[in-house]
Amino acid sequence: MLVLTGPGGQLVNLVLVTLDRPLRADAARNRRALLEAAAAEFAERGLDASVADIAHRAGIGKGTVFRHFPSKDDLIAAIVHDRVEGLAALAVSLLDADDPGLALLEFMDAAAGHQQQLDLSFLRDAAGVNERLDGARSELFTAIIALVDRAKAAGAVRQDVAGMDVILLMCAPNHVVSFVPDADPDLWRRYLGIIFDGLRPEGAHPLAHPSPAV
Amino acid sequence: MLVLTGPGGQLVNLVLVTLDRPLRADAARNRRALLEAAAAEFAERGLDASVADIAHRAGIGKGTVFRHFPSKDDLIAAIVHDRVEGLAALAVSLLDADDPGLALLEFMDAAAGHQQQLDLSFLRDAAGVNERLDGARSELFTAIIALVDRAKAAGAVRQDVAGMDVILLMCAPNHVVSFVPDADPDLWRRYLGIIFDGLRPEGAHPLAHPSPAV
DNA sequence: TTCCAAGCGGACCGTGCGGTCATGTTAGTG
DNA sequence: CACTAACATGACCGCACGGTCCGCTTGGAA
Repeated sequence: MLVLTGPGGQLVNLVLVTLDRPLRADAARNRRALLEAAAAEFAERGLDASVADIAHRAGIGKGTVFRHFPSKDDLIAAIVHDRVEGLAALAVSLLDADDPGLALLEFMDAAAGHQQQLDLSFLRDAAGVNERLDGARSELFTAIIALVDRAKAAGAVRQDVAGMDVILLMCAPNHVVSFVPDADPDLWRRYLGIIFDGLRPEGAHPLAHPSPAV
Repeated sequence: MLVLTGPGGQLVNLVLVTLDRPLRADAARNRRALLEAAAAEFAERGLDASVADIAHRAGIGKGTVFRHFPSKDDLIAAIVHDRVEGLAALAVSLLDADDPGLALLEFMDAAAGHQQQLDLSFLRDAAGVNERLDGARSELFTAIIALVDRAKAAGAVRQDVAGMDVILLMCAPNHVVSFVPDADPDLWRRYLGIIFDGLRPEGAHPLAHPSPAV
Protein backbone atom coordinates (compact mmCIF):
# COMPACT_ATOMS: atom_id res chain seq x y z
CA MET A 1 0.00 0.00 0.00
CA LEU A 2 1.36 3.37 -1.06
CA VAL A 3 0.30 6.37 0.92
CA LEU A 4 0.52 9.78 -0.76
CA THR A 5 -0.72 13.20 0.06
CA GLY A 6 -3.24 14.48 -2.46
CA PRO A 7 -4.28 18.03 -3.28
CA GLY A 8 -5.85 19.65 -0.28
CA GLY A 9 -3.64 17.67 2.04
CA GLN A 10 -5.87 14.64 2.45
CA LEU A 11 -4.31 11.24 2.31
CA VAL A 12 -4.60 9.15 -0.82
CA ASN A 13 -4.24 5.39 -0.49
CA LEU A 14 -3.15 3.56 -3.58
CA VAL A 15 -3.68 -0.11 -2.96
CA LEU A 16 -1.46 -2.09 -5.25
CA VAL A 17 -3.92 -4.68 -6.45
CA THR A 18 -2.39 -8.13 -6.63
CA LEU A 19 -0.70 -8.01 -10.03
CA ASP A 20 -0.87 -11.75 -9.86
CA ARG A 21 2.72 -12.69 -10.45
CA PRO A 22 2.84 -16.49 -9.97
CA LEU A 23 3.96 -17.46 -6.50
CA ARG A 24 7.26 -19.12 -5.99
CA ALA A 25 6.96 -22.89 -5.49
CA ASP A 26 7.64 -22.86 -1.75
CA ALA A 27 5.35 -19.89 -1.22
CA ALA A 28 2.49 -21.62 -3.02
CA ARG A 29 3.03 -24.77 -0.98
CA ASN A 30 3.04 -22.84 2.26
CA ARG A 31 -0.04 -20.93 1.31
CA ARG A 32 -1.99 -24.12 0.67
CA ALA A 33 -0.82 -25.63 3.95
CA LEU A 34 -1.74 -22.43 5.75
CA LEU A 35 -5.28 -22.27 4.37
CA GLU A 36 -5.84 -25.91 5.17
CA ALA A 37 -4.50 -25.61 8.71
CA ALA A 38 -6.46 -22.44 9.35
CA ALA A 39 -9.71 -24.02 8.16
CA ALA A 40 -9.12 -27.03 10.40
CA GLU A 41 -8.16 -24.95 13.39
CA PHE A 42 -11.14 -22.61 13.00
CA ALA A 43 -13.42 -25.60 12.67
CA GLU A 44 -12.15 -27.15 15.88
CA ARG A 45 -11.70 -24.12 18.09
CA GLY A 46 -13.71 -21.38 16.48
CA LEU A 47 -12.54 -18.04 15.15
CA ASP A 48 -10.59 -17.49 18.36
CA ALA A 49 -7.95 -19.98 17.32
CA SER A 50 -4.62 -18.18 17.54
CA VAL A 51 -2.47 -17.35 14.55
CA ALA A 52 0.48 -18.99 16.26
CA ASP A 53 -1.38 -22.29 16.57
CA ILE A 54 -2.46 -22.15 12.95
CA ALA A 55 1.10 -21.48 11.83
CA HIS A 56 2.36 -24.35 13.94
CA ARG A 57 -0.22 -26.71 12.51
CA ALA A 58 0.74 -25.66 9.01
CA GLY A 59 4.39 -26.24 9.86
CA ILE A 60 5.38 -22.66 9.10
CA GLY A 61 6.44 -19.63 11.12
CA LYS A 62 4.04 -17.04 12.40
CA GLY A 63 5.65 -14.35 10.29
CA THR A 64 4.86 -16.33 7.16
CA VAL A 65 1.17 -16.15 7.94
CA PHE A 66 1.30 -12.38 7.88
CA ARG A 67 3.32 -12.42 4.69
CA HIS A 68 0.42 -14.16 2.95
CA PHE A 69 -2.38 -12.26 4.67
CA PRO A 70 -1.95 -8.77 6.11
CA SER A 71 -4.13 -9.57 9.11
CA LYS A 72 -5.94 -12.45 10.73
CA ASP A 73 -9.22 -11.03 9.47
CA ASP A 74 -7.95 -11.26 5.92
CA LEU A 75 -7.05 -14.89 6.46
CA ILE A 76 -10.54 -15.56 7.72
CA ALA A 77 -12.02 -13.65 4.82
CA ALA A 78 -10.06 -15.74 2.32
CA ILE A 79 -11.35 -19.00 3.75
CA VAL A 80 -14.85 -17.68 4.02
CA HIS A 81 -14.72 -16.39 0.47
CA ASP A 82 -13.96 -19.88 -0.82
CA ARG A 83 -16.85 -21.40 1.06
CA VAL A 84 -19.28 -18.69 0.08
CA GLU A 85 -18.27 -18.99 -3.54
CA GLY A 86 -18.73 -22.75 -3.42
CA LEU A 87 -22.15 -22.44 -1.85
CA ALA A 88 -23.17 -19.80 -4.39
CA ALA A 89 -22.16 -22.05 -7.27
CA LEU A 90 -24.19 -24.89 -5.77
CA ALA A 91 -27.20 -22.66 -5.27
CA VAL A 92 -27.05 -21.46 -8.86
CA SER A 93 -26.69 -24.97 -10.20
CA LEU A 94 -29.73 -26.06 -8.21
CA LEU A 95 -31.83 -23.32 -9.78
CA ASP A 96 -32.83 -25.53 -12.70
CA ALA A 97 -33.45 -28.70 -10.74
CA ASP A 98 -36.68 -30.57 -11.45
CA ASP A 99 -38.08 -30.40 -7.94
CA PRO A 100 -37.70 -26.88 -6.48
CA GLY A 101 -38.58 -28.00 -2.96
CA LEU A 102 -36.02 -30.77 -3.01
CA ALA A 103 -33.49 -28.37 -4.51
CA LEU A 104 -33.91 -26.00 -1.57
CA LEU A 105 -33.59 -28.85 0.90
CA GLU A 106 -30.49 -30.07 -0.86
CA PHE A 107 -28.97 -26.63 -0.69
CA MET A 108 -29.66 -26.22 3.01
CA ASP A 109 -28.22 -29.65 3.56
CA ALA A 110 -25.00 -28.71 1.81
CA ALA A 111 -24.84 -25.37 3.56
CA ALA A 112 -25.19 -26.94 6.98
CA GLY A 113 -22.60 -29.54 6.04
CA HIS A 114 -20.12 -26.86 5.09
CA GLN A 115 -20.82 -24.87 8.19
CA GLN A 116 -19.93 -27.90 10.22
CA GLN A 117 -16.42 -26.95 9.28
CA LEU A 118 -16.71 -23.22 9.67
CA ASP A 119 -19.30 -21.30 11.58
CA LEU A 120 -21.07 -18.78 9.40
CA SER A 121 -20.57 -16.03 11.94
CA PHE A 122 -18.25 -14.32 9.47
CA LEU A 123 -21.35 -13.15 7.66
CA ARG A 124 -21.88 -10.89 10.60
CA ASP A 125 -18.31 -10.12 11.57
CA ALA A 126 -16.57 -9.83 8.23
CA ALA A 127 -19.18 -7.71 6.50
CA GLY A 128 -17.93 -4.49 5.01
CA VAL A 129 -14.24 -5.20 5.55
CA ASN A 130 -13.55 -7.13 2.40
CA GLU A 131 -14.94 -6.07 -0.95
CA ARG A 132 -14.44 -9.39 -2.71
CA LEU A 133 -16.18 -11.21 0.12
CA ASP A 134 -19.08 -8.81 0.03
CA GLY A 135 -19.50 -9.50 -3.67
CA ALA A 136 -19.48 -13.25 -3.23
CA ARG A 137 -21.90 -12.95 -0.37
CA SER A 138 -24.47 -10.94 -2.26
CA GLU A 139 -24.12 -13.40 -5.15
CA LEU A 140 -24.89 -16.21 -2.71
CA PHE A 141 -27.80 -14.32 -1.22
CA THR A 142 -29.52 -13.61 -4.53
CA ALA A 143 -29.13 -17.25 -5.54
CA ILE A 144 -30.71 -18.39 -2.27
CA ILE A 145 -33.56 -15.95 -2.67
CA ALA A 146 -34.23 -17.27 -6.17
CA LEU A 147 -34.13 -20.81 -4.82
CA VAL A 148 -36.72 -19.92 -2.19
CA ASP A 149 -38.93 -18.11 -4.68
CA ARG A 150 -38.99 -21.15 -6.93
CA ALA A 151 -39.84 -23.39 -3.99
CA LYS A 152 -42.65 -21.07 -2.99
CA ALA A 153 -44.01 -20.94 -6.53
CA ALA A 154 -44.03 -24.74 -6.56
CA GLY A 155 -45.91 -24.81 -3.26
CA ALA A 156 -43.09 -26.68 -1.56
CA VAL A 157 -42.62 -24.09 1.17
CA ARG A 158 -45.06 -21.80 2.95
CA GLN A 159 -45.92 -18.50 1.29
CA ASP A 160 -44.97 -16.29 4.21
CA VAL A 161 -41.35 -17.38 4.18
CA ALA A 162 -38.70 -15.17 2.57
CA GLY A 163 -35.23 -15.76 1.19
CA MET A 164 -33.69 -14.05 4.16
CA ASP A 165 -35.36 -16.52 6.48
CA VAL A 166 -33.60 -19.41 4.83
CA ILE A 167 -30.31 -17.54 4.88
CA LEU A 168 -30.64 -17.13 8.61
CA LEU A 169 -32.13 -20.51 9.43
CA MET A 170 -29.51 -22.46 7.56
CA CYS A 171 -27.08 -21.40 10.28
CA ALA A 172 -29.20 -22.90 13.03
CA PRO A 173 -28.67 -26.68 12.86
CA ASN A 174 -24.96 -26.57 13.48
CA HIS A 175 -25.22 -23.96 16.16
CA VAL A 176 -27.82 -25.97 17.98
CA VAL A 177 -25.70 -29.09 17.78
CA SER A 178 -22.64 -27.30 19.11
CA PHE A 179 -24.23 -27.38 22.55
CA VAL A 180 -24.08 -31.13 22.87
CA PRO A 181 -20.60 -32.39 23.72
CA ASP A 182 -19.23 -35.26 21.64
CA ALA A 183 -22.21 -35.04 19.34
CA ASP A 184 -22.55 -37.35 16.38
CA PRO A 185 -21.18 -35.38 13.42
CA ASP A 186 -24.42 -35.99 11.54
CA LEU A 187 -26.71 -34.80 14.31
CA TRP A 188 -27.34 -31.49 12.55
CA ARG A 189 -29.39 -33.39 9.98
CA ARG A 190 -32.04 -34.01 12.61
CA TYR A 191 -32.51 -30.32 13.28
CA LEU A 192 -32.35 -29.36 9.64
CA GLY A 193 -35.20 -31.81 9.18
CA ILE A 194 -37.28 -30.21 11.92
CA ILE A 195 -36.57 -26.69 10.71
CA PHE A 196 -37.32 -27.55 7.12
CA ASP A 197 -40.62 -29.07 8.22
CA GLY A 198 -41.32 -25.70 9.76
CA LEU A 199 -40.88 -24.14 6.35
CA ARG A 200 -43.43 -26.42 4.70
CA PRO A 201 -46.95 -25.19 3.99
CA GLU A 202 -48.67 -28.00 5.87
CA GLY A 203 -49.56 -26.98 9.39
CA ALA A 204 -48.05 -23.54 9.02
CA HIS A 205 -49.30 -21.04 11.56
CA PRO A 206 -49.23 -17.29 10.88
CA LEU A 207 -45.97 -15.65 11.89
CA ALA A 208 -45.96 -12.84 14.43
CA HIS A 209 -43.15 -10.80 12.89
CA PRO A 210 -42.21 -9.86 9.31
CA SER A 211 -38.98 -11.02 7.73
CA PRO A 212 -36.01 -8.65 7.94
CA ALA A 213 -34.72 -6.88 4.84
CA VAL A 214 -31.67 -8.16 3.00
CA MET B 1 -9.95 -21.41 50.43
CA LEU B 2 -7.63 -23.12 52.87
CA VAL B 3 -4.92 -25.32 51.44
CA LEU B 4 -3.41 -27.97 53.69
CA THR B 5 -1.20 -30.95 53.15
CA GLY B 6 -2.88 -34.20 54.03
CA PRO B 7 -1.39 -37.60 54.89
CA GLY B 8 0.65 -38.90 51.98
CA GLY B 9 1.56 -35.39 50.96
CA GLN B 10 -1.37 -34.69 48.66
CA LEU B 11 -3.09 -31.34 48.88
CA VAL B 12 -6.36 -30.98 50.69
CA ASN B 13 -8.62 -28.11 49.79
CA LEU B 14 -11.05 -26.94 52.41
CA VAL B 15 -13.55 -24.64 50.81
CA LEU B 16 -15.17 -22.46 53.40
CA VAL B 17 -18.78 -22.72 52.39
CA THR B 18 -20.58 -19.38 52.52
CA LEU B 19 -21.70 -19.28 56.14
CA ASP B 20 -24.20 -16.71 54.99
CA ARG B 21 -23.50 -13.90 57.34
CA PRO B 22 -25.64 -10.97 56.13
CA LEU B 23 -23.74 -8.61 53.84
CA ARG B 24 -22.96 -5.13 54.99
CA ALA B 25 -25.29 -2.54 53.45
CA ASP B 26 -22.74 -1.13 51.00
CA ALA B 27 -21.59 -4.60 49.99
CA ALA B 28 -25.16 -5.67 49.25
CA ARG B 29 -25.73 -2.53 47.20
CA ASN B 30 -22.56 -3.10 45.22
CA ARG B 31 -23.38 -6.71 44.62
CA ARG B 32 -26.75 -5.82 43.17
CA ALA B 33 -25.22 -3.15 40.93
CA LEU B 34 -22.54 -5.60 39.85
CA LEU B 35 -24.95 -8.34 38.87
CA GLU B 36 -27.12 -5.87 37.00
CA ALA B 37 -24.18 -4.33 35.15
CA ALA B 38 -22.72 -7.73 34.31
CA ALA B 39 -26.01 -8.98 32.90
CA ALA B 40 -26.35 -5.86 30.75
CA GLU B 41 -22.75 -5.98 29.55
CA PHE B 42 -22.93 -9.68 28.72
CA ALA B 43 -26.16 -9.08 26.85
CA GLU B 44 -24.64 -6.32 24.75
CA ARG B 45 -21.16 -7.66 24.09
CA GLY B 46 -21.33 -11.34 24.84
CA LEU B 47 -19.42 -13.32 27.42
CA ASP B 48 -16.21 -11.63 26.24
CA ALA B 49 -17.15 -8.39 27.97
CA SER B 50 -14.26 -7.49 30.23
CA VAL B 51 -14.45 -7.49 34.00
CA ALA B 52 -13.05 -3.95 34.01
CA ASP B 53 -15.91 -2.69 31.81
CA ILE B 54 -18.46 -4.42 33.99
CA ALA B 55 -16.96 -2.89 37.11
CA HIS B 56 -16.95 0.55 35.52
CA ARG B 57 -20.58 0.18 34.48
CA ALA B 58 -21.51 -0.83 38.00
CA GLY B 59 -19.61 2.16 39.36
CA ILE B 60 -17.28 0.02 41.44
CA GLY B 61 -13.63 -0.96 41.31
CA LYS B 62 -12.36 -4.05 39.59
CA GLY B 63 -11.10 -5.46 42.85
CA THR B 64 -14.61 -5.37 44.26
CA VAL B 65 -15.80 -7.66 41.53
CA PHE B 66 -13.34 -10.30 42.61
CA ARG B 67 -14.26 -9.79 46.23
CA HIS B 68 -17.82 -10.86 45.39
CA PHE B 69 -16.94 -13.59 42.93
CA PRO B 70 -13.62 -15.45 42.97
CA SER B 71 -13.42 -15.53 39.19
CA LYS B 72 -15.20 -14.21 36.13
CA ASP B 73 -16.61 -17.68 35.52
CA ASP B 74 -18.25 -17.61 38.93
CA LEU B 75 -19.84 -14.28 38.12
CA ILE B 76 -21.22 -15.73 34.92
CA ALA B 77 -22.40 -18.81 36.75
CA ALA B 78 -24.26 -16.67 39.28
CA ILE B 79 -26.17 -14.80 36.59
CA VAL B 80 -26.86 -17.94 34.67
CA HIS B 81 -28.04 -19.68 37.80
CA ASP B 82 -30.66 -17.03 38.34
CA ARG B 83 -31.98 -17.31 34.80
CA VAL B 84 -31.97 -21.09 34.82
CA GLU B 85 -33.81 -21.14 38.12
CA GLY B 86 -36.39 -18.70 36.77
CA LEU B 87 -36.93 -20.74 33.64
CA ALA B 88 -37.21 -23.94 35.65
CA ALA B 89 -39.86 -22.38 37.87
CA LEU B 90 -41.79 -21.26 34.82
CA ALA B 91 -41.54 -24.70 33.23
CA VAL B 92 -42.81 -26.37 36.39
CA SER B 93 -45.67 -23.94 36.72
CA LEU B 94 -46.69 -24.61 33.13
CA LEU B 95 -46.88 -28.33 33.81
CA ASP B 96 -50.49 -28.11 34.88
CA ALA B 97 -51.70 -25.73 32.21
CA ASP B 98 -54.89 -26.62 30.39
CA ASP B 99 -53.40 -26.77 26.90
CA PRO B 100 -50.09 -28.71 26.91
CA GLY B 101 -49.20 -27.57 23.39
CA LEU B 102 -49.75 -23.95 24.24
CA ALA B 103 -47.84 -24.43 27.47
CA LEU B 104 -44.80 -25.67 25.59
CA LEU B 105 -45.00 -22.78 23.16
CA GLU B 106 -45.31 -20.35 26.02
CA PHE B 107 -42.26 -21.80 27.65
CA MET B 108 -40.16 -21.60 24.52
CA ASP B 109 -41.34 -18.06 24.07
CA ALA B 110 -40.19 -17.10 27.54
CA ALA B 111 -36.93 -18.97 27.14
CA ALA B 112 -36.11 -17.18 23.91
CA GLY B 113 -37.06 -13.88 25.48
CA HIS B 114 -34.69 -14.45 28.38
CA GLN B 115 -31.91 -15.53 26.09
CA GLN B 116 -32.25 -12.26 24.28
CA GLN B 117 -30.49 -10.90 27.31
CA LEU B 118 -28.01 -13.68 27.79
CA ASP B 119 -26.92 -16.26 25.30
CA LEU B 120 -27.45 -19.77 26.58
CA SER B 121 -23.93 -20.79 25.66
CA PHE B 122 -23.15 -21.12 29.35
CA LEU B 123 -24.97 -24.43 29.20
CA ARG B 124 -22.04 -25.66 27.22
CA ASP B 125 -19.25 -23.66 28.77
CA ALA B 126 -20.17 -23.60 32.44
CA ALA B 127 -21.09 -27.25 32.77
CA GLY B 128 -19.26 -29.15 35.45
CA VAL B 129 -17.61 -26.12 37.03
CA ASN B 130 -20.36 -25.09 39.36
CA GLU B 131 -22.30 -27.60 41.36
CA ARG B 132 -25.24 -25.35 42.17
CA LEU B 133 -25.61 -24.44 38.53
CA ASP B 134 -25.54 -28.07 37.47
CA GLY B 135 -28.35 -28.78 39.89
CA ALA B 136 -30.51 -25.96 38.61
CA ARG B 137 -29.82 -27.00 35.06
CA SER B 138 -30.89 -30.59 35.52
CA GLU B 139 -33.99 -29.34 37.31
CA LEU B 140 -34.75 -27.19 34.27
CA PHE B 141 -34.08 -30.05 31.90
CA THR B 142 -36.40 -32.50 33.61
CA ALA B 143 -39.15 -29.90 33.68
CA ILE B 144 -38.74 -29.27 29.95
CA ILE B 145 -38.79 -32.97 29.20
CA ALA B 146 -42.01 -33.33 31.16
CA LEU B 147 -43.46 -30.38 29.28
CA VAL B 148 -42.62 -32.02 25.97
CA ASP B 149 -43.99 -35.37 27.05
CA ARG B 150 -47.29 -33.76 27.96
CA ALA B 151 -47.44 -31.96 24.62
CA LYS B 152 -46.72 -35.21 22.80
CA ALA B 153 -49.40 -37.05 24.74
CA ALA B 154 -51.87 -34.35 23.79
CA GLY B 155 -50.91 -34.67 20.13
CA ALA B 156 -49.70 -31.06 20.01
CA VAL B 157 -46.20 -31.94 18.84
CA ARG B 158 -44.89 -34.72 16.64
CA GLN B 159 -44.17 -38.08 18.24
CA ASP B 160 -40.55 -38.33 17.13
CA VAL B 161 -39.50 -35.22 19.00
CA ALA B 162 -37.72 -35.50 22.34
CA GLY B 163 -37.23 -33.19 25.29
CA MET B 164 -33.61 -32.67 24.36
CA ASP B 165 -34.67 -31.37 20.95
CA VAL B 166 -36.64 -28.58 22.55
CA ILE B 167 -33.78 -27.80 24.91
CA LEU B 168 -31.48 -27.36 21.95
CA LEU B 169 -33.90 -25.66 19.59
CA MET B 170 -35.01 -23.05 22.09
CA CYS B 171 -31.53 -21.56 21.67
CA ALA B 172 -31.90 -21.14 17.94
CA PRO B 173 -34.18 -18.11 17.41
CA ASN B 174 -31.92 -15.65 19.15
CA HIS B 175 -28.79 -17.02 17.59
CA VAL B 176 -30.29 -16.78 14.15
CA VAL B 177 -31.38 -13.21 14.76
CA SER B 178 -27.94 -12.20 16.00
CA PHE B 179 -26.75 -12.28 12.40
CA VAL B 180 -28.91 -9.39 11.29
CA PRO B 181 -27.53 -6.03 12.37
CA ASP B 182 -29.94 -3.59 14.03
CA ALA B 183 -32.60 -6.27 14.10
CA ASP B 184 -35.99 -5.57 15.59
CA PRO B 185 -35.78 -6.85 19.17
CA ASP B 186 -38.86 -8.98 18.53
CA LEU B 187 -37.58 -10.63 15.38
CA TRP B 188 -36.79 -13.86 17.21
CA ARG B 189 -40.53 -14.46 17.49
CA ARG B 190 -40.68 -15.06 13.76
CA TYR B 191 -38.13 -17.86 13.92
CA LEU B 192 -39.58 -19.35 17.03
CA GLY B 193 -42.84 -19.55 15.09
CA ILE B 194 -41.20 -21.35 12.18
CA ILE B 195 -39.30 -23.74 14.40
CA PHE B 196 -42.33 -24.52 16.51
CA ASP B 197 -44.29 -25.26 13.35
CA GLY B 198 -41.54 -27.75 12.59
CA LEU B 199 -42.34 -29.46 15.87
CA ARG B 200 -46.02 -29.87 15.07
CA PRO B 201 -47.39 -33.19 13.86
CA GLU B 202 -48.94 -31.79 10.68
CA GLY B 203 -46.62 -32.20 7.71
CA ALA B 204 -43.90 -33.82 9.78
CA HIS B 205 -41.42 -35.81 7.71
CA PRO B 206 -39.36 -38.65 9.22
CA LEU B 207 -36.10 -37.48 10.78
CA ALA B 208 -32.81 -38.85 9.56
CA HIS B 209 -31.02 -38.90 12.91
CA PRO B 210 -32.04 -39.89 16.46
CA SER B 211 -32.13 -37.36 19.28
CA PRO B 212 -29.02 -37.10 21.46
CA ALA B 213 -29.10 -38.33 25.06
CA VAL B 214 -29.47 -35.92 27.96
C1' DT C 1 -17.83 8.50 69.99
C1' DT C 2 -14.80 4.75 69.50
C1' DC C 3 -13.12 1.01 67.10
C1' DC C 4 -12.28 -2.72 63.97
C1' DA C 5 -13.64 -6.15 60.85
C1' DA C 6 -15.72 -5.84 56.51
C1' DG C 7 -15.41 -3.75 52.45
C1' DC C 8 -13.25 -1.03 48.70
C1' DG C 9 -10.20 0.23 44.80
C1' DG C 10 -6.64 0.79 41.58
C1' DA C 11 -1.76 0.01 40.82
C1' DC C 12 0.32 -3.98 39.65
C1' DC C 13 1.53 -8.75 37.65
C1' DG C 14 1.72 -12.62 34.36
C1' DT C 15 -0.06 -14.28 30.16
C1' DG C 16 -1.37 -14.70 25.50
C1' DC C 17 -2.80 -12.31 21.71
C1' DG C 18 -2.20 -9.88 16.81
C1' DG C 19 1.18 -7.83 14.37
C1' DT C 20 6.32 -6.16 13.00
C1' DC C 21 11.04 -6.46 11.65
C1' DA C 22 15.85 -7.51 10.88
C1' DT C 23 18.23 -11.31 9.62
C1' DG C 24 18.96 -15.60 7.39
C1' DT C 25 17.46 -18.91 3.49
C1' DT C 26 16.11 -20.47 -1.14
C1' DA C 27 13.96 -20.76 -5.76
C1' DG C 28 14.75 -19.79 -10.15
C1' DT C 29 17.07 -17.19 -13.96
C1' DG C 30 21.26 -16.37 -16.92
C1' DC D 1 27.85 -22.10 -11.17
C1' DA D 2 26.51 -17.20 -9.35
C1' DC D 3 23.34 -13.85 -8.00
C1' DT D 4 19.21 -11.60 -6.52
C1' DA D 5 14.54 -10.96 -5.50
C1' DA D 6 11.28 -13.46 -3.17
C1' DC D 7 10.48 -15.74 0.84
C1' DA D 8 10.72 -17.65 5.80
C1' DT D 9 11.53 -17.01 10.54
C1' DG D 10 11.08 -16.23 15.48
C1' DA D 11 12.46 -12.80 18.75
C1' DC D 12 10.21 -8.87 19.81
C1' DC D 13 6.52 -5.05 20.69
C1' DG D 14 2.24 -3.07 22.48
C1' DC D 15 -1.89 -4.14 24.28
C1' DA D 16 -5.81 -5.95 26.84
C1' DC D 17 -7.24 -9.33 29.65
C1' DG D 18 -8.13 -12.00 34.29
C1' DG D 19 -6.61 -11.95 38.68
C1' DT D 20 -3.83 -10.24 43.11
C1' DC D 21 -2.64 -7.28 46.86
C1' DC D 22 -2.20 -3.88 50.20
C1' DG D 23 -3.24 0.60 51.96
C1' DC D 24 -7.36 3.18 52.70
C1' DT D 25 -12.46 3.86 53.89
C1' DT D 26 -16.70 2.82 56.26
C1' DG D 27 -20.74 0.43 58.32
C1' DG D 28 -22.51 -0.57 62.49
C1' DA D 29 -22.12 -2.70 67.23
C1' DA D 30 -20.81 -1.40 71.83
